[in-house]
Amino acid sequence: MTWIDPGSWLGLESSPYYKCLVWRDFAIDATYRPREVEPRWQARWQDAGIGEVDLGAAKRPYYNLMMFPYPSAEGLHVGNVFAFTGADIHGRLRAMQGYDVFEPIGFDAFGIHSENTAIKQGIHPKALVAANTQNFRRQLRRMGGRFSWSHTLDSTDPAYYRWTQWIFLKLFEAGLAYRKQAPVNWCPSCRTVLADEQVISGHCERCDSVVEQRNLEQWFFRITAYADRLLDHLPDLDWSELIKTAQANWIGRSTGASLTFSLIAPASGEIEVFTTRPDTLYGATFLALAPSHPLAAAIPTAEFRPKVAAYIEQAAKADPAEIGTERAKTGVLTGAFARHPLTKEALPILVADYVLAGYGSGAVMGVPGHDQRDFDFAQALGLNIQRVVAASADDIGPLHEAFTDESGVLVNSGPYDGLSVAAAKAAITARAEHDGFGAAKTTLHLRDWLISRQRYWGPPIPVVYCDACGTVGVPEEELPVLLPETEDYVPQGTGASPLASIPGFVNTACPRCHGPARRETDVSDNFLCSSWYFLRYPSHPEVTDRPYDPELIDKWLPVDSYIGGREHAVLHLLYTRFICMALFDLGLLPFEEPFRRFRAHGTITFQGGKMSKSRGNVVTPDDLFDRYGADTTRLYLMFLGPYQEGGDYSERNIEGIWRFLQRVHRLVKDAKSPPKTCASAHLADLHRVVKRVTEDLEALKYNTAIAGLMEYNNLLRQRTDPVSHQELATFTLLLAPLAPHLAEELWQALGGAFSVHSQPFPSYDPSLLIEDTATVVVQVDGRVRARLTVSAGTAEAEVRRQALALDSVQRHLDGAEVERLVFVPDRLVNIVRKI
RNA sequence: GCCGAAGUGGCGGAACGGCAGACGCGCCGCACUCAAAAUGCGGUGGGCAUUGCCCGUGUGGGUUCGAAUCCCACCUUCGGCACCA
Repeated sequence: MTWIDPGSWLGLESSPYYKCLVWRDFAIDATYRPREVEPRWQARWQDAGIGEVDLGAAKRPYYNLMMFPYPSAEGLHVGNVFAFTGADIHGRLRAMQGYDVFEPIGFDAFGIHSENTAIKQGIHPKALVAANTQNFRRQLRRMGGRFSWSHTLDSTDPAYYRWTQWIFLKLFEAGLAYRKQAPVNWCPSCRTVLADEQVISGHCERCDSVVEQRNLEQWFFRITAYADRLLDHLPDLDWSELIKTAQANWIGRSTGASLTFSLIAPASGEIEVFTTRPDTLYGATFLALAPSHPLAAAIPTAEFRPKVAAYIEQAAKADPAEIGTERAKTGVLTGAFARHPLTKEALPILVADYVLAGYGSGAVMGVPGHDQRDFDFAQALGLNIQRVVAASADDIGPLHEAFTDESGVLVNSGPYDGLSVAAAKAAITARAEHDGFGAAKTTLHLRDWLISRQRYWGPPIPVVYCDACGTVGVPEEELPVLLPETEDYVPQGTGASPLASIPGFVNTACPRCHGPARRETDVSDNFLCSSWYFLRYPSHPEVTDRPYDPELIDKWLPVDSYIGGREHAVLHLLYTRFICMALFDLGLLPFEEPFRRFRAHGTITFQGGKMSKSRGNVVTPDDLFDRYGADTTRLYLMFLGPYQEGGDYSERNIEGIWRFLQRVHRLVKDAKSPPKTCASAHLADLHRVVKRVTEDLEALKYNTAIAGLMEYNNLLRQRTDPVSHQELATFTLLLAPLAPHLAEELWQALGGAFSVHSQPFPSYDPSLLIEDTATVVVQVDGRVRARLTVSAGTAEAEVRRQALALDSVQRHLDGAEVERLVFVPDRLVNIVRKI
């Protein structure tokens, strides 16, 4: 029996376990049998509470979050395993680095997706969710995640959605939740309205049906009030750039001016337009109104009225599939005119469906010279095209397309001729303000978040309508408003939720006057459930009288690391930021931004396409777990490509990982009475792999971390010197975050105390990485011609002497003189010939 | 159209101003075996060839002693947004 030295250089001196490491006869299976090993360690970890953390007592809290999964009927697919494994590796690394890692998981089980599946299968969503959740738990355990199982959440639990409703109430009380009649997106298949963010190119995010526009009264959250903050914080967030860009584009803040045009008699009134190019005001040759603009039907002269009415009617029932796509420009004259505020010219007013009702004021000033849409429209209808910006003052030729370059100068613009575009924007806006026909204005692409859904499977919106008192929030102490049990949960398409046909639910007493009242029957958007779940995790399930415990919030939040899919860039990730800002403003949270760091993982495709049930190409991990075990599956998915880029799933490479893990197993199994410590000749190799793996794991470069371990394994296997216990132990520790089960098995075989996952992660000594010899590449005119082995730090003069003495160098020098010599110490000399 | 990411062997990918193709898959050869599988060892970008040489990182230019890497233009693929004035 041999005691192992603490090995201070490995950073293990602080470990209470390392000192106990003893050499002993191996207790390890002759062959690598993950199917036996993995369940054994999973059970042991659970018994020992590996993954659980004392949230109150933790000294170095580290909140490692992964996205709240929806427990689908198909079960976990390899895309989920890919996502969670990457996050789990990060959590395991941080835990070994001495952090108290909190890595919760839960189930986002409300929502249209669950409900649609339930309807299709004829199973009540509650029963379906219970079965799916069980299956997910089983699969997540099999995956070997380091989850804090004691804090698992289910968003359909009344103890959870009670607080989802509470958040709605808080926003309602603050005036951030309001009800209005508006044109909204209606999915005819899901029979509910959808938020703008849930409409993908005119199609329903969940079922891909073409979305229609309906004018309905709905609940909204005033997210637009937070647009500036949501946008302005972005540069400072440590988030994947692509997510930040997507959010900035979605918020779509654009600055310009609001300008007012007076109508010319016999019409009367004003038309307000928004433009980002007030500098082109002199180029305005017409005004165009959206078909649903209030004045569109009101101003046409008798002569034009029938045509306009027909156009408006046709626009209203336009093919829904074409909504949101670019079409040939059409429009009709109204016969009415507006006065240009500066030139006083009469501008014709038209109705055109390329003008969007929902953006700006629903009307535009047509500047065909400098806006391509206006140009196309003007050409189609034979309207005047006027140039007011040019590359230079004498560039005044006819336009064949809109000139949109903003680096030009103003022409044909009266007193503003010669000004730059930027200067003219300011000058004309100032003029508009001075003369009273306009002002600087900012508009947004972002709309308020439509929160109500005419569905069954969600948290009822906690509001009551009373004839005497109006719209009244359900008092906090009466929450939750329980989702009633019913078998009639299929939406009828009437525009009302299935809850509306349950009299016992609808009819209630007004909380204020106790008179008869009706409940709101819509439920809230599923994204509200997932906008705050990470606030609840630390407090669940002990805290029952509040959504979350302020002390735990202070200690554990904001989230240290959040890893998830990029598809939520403008959905979950934007909504959540908004909810946190609103709660912050209400004094209910001590921070505005919930996630310190967010990294978007890549997408796993299959045969080049998205993995989806409708394509019938969902790959479940159970088969891989059965055949190869969780560790092989984890490594295989991580080895597919860079974690933040994803890759195409194909089982081609899995055998390589399987063989690698078997070789690792064999390396430890076959070690016979190894020396305690690493021979000095091999220390640099050992420290190099520690450095490489550490850096790659930190950077989520799991594919190259695995490659580094493979290389080191090959090195050890092929070495003729015996492999020391220290090298085997270090290798095992480096492997632990990636292949937790095998690492535990090997660690035990090496005599380590349970658990490998409680050990400090190895550190390295940079001074040991310095080699005493260096290979210097010798180039002639930039081409490699030879290599020199020199002692490290050899001076330029000596390297030059040796290099020039080489036959191959002389041959390529071919008698020419040396013009210059580039020298990079210990790496390269480049001899440049004089020609 | 706009925004973003990416184009490297037969394949997944590595290197991200300094030896292109790490690592793995596949393939070829060898060993072990009666044989096969498994395992181990060796080879594997293309071309020419006797040491060696030439070509090669989507295309075309540029910067540099030196470019897969930086800059400009273009092409292609994937993802997101899309008549947002």
